[in-house]
Amino acid sequence: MTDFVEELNWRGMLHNYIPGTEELLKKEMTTAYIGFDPTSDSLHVGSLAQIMTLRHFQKAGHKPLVLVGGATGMIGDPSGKSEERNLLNEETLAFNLAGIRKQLEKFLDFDPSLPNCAEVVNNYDWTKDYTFLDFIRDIGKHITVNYMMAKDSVKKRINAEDDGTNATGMSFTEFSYQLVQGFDFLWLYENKHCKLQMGGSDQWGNITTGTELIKRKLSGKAYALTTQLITKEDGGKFGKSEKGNVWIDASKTTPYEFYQFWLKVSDTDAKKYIRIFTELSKDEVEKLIAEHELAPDTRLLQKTIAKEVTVLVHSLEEYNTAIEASAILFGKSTRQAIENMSDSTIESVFSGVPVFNIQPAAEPWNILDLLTSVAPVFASKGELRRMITENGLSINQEKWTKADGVVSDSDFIRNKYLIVSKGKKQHFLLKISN
RNA sequence: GGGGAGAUUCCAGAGCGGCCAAAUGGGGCAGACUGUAAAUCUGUUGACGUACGUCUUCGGAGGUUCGAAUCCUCCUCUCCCCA
Repeated sequence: MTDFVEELNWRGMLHNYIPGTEELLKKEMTTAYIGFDPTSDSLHVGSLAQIMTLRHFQKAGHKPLVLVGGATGMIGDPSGKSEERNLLNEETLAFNLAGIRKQLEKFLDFDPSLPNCAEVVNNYDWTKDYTFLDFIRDIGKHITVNYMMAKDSVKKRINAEDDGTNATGMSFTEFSYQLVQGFDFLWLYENKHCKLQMGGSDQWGNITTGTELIKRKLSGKAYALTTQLITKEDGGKFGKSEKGNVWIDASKTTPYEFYQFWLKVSDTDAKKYIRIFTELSKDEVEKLIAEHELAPDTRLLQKTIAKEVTVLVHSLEEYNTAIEASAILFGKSTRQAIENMSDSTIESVFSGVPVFNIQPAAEPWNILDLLTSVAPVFASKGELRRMITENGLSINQEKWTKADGVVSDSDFIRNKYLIVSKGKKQHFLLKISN
């Protein structure tokens, strides 16, 4: 059985915790929860760090609760936001919750025969019938506005002018958020014996409102533990690719794209991510880093992370296909190599890249029409021309330089497939369907 | 309820009657160098046409003018301050 706090610590995931948390975890099997934001019907790689936290927690012999925020999702957490959030409607939320719940089941052990089996809870269940009056009398009474205003997430929005940020104001709704989240903790404390809430470091303020509430209302002792927010070397937001968020759901982000996302991570980030997103032991990690540094160009770390995470989130088969596709698209393979592949191999290898099905045509296509209207790889002809001028367009792995050229059936591999590349990293497949 | 500030192209933010498809910065995309890394440099970033050019854009609707993102009127929304 591993020591949870120590485990997070060496992995560089630990941010802060209330004194006594470590002792509590050593003393008894503890129940803890992490809340997930239901703003989409799928989790994305940003949530993956929290999932890993829960996995470590369960491995350490404790009981993880996953809270899907049906209620809090309706309000919107102001932490880290400089603007008021859009509210989701009930239907969307219900749909999103179902999607997320399903995904989580893959990462934790929900077997009810285990004493520390994971459970999913939805705060909508215990808030939906709670009246406003009850809430402000029984919950709001215990927390002062002064206390709530002192939270960074609130201060930041209220003192926007003083510190020169452009944050906009904050509605009462968002202001109440911490109290609603605190109420969740209170409820779980009373009903599920849950003594600990975890979350990203941006959740510290919200979590401690919960522990405070438990202390004042029940004279109980609850704990908090936060993890480091995942950062990127360049300061950008972690978890985005050219196409936006990187999702766990294969229909939103294909396993190939998912694999590529991890493979493209920078060296500096890779050293952090290998500890956060894989479950390799400390020795293995240190060995890999040392090995990577001897020959950084082999990108051993990126490959290891990509493998571990893709296999965990998708499967070994998907991972193998992703490697195969990567080898073709980024390797030196020529048109000839692809000519020799079977249709089904091509289809599976390219299953990760965007595919455009097009109709056969009597006349050859003008390249401009083909790639903007027949198969809209590019948003406009201007953009495509620019790309060609900049030497960024490749067809079937060969540079395309003629702005006004035509493409005919015979340019398609076996009269059927055409690989279009935008620069070096973005690939598309055009397929003539009969 | 009163007073003030503001709404500009992905974002921030200039422009304040013609020289504005709109400065500058950020971001994005591409190229060079590399290792599908980092850093750096270069180009590019409304649409259509190879191009001189044409068209649609500066919260919305009208108006003034040869001509408006820029002036006027009304409307909508946002923020701040005072009650």
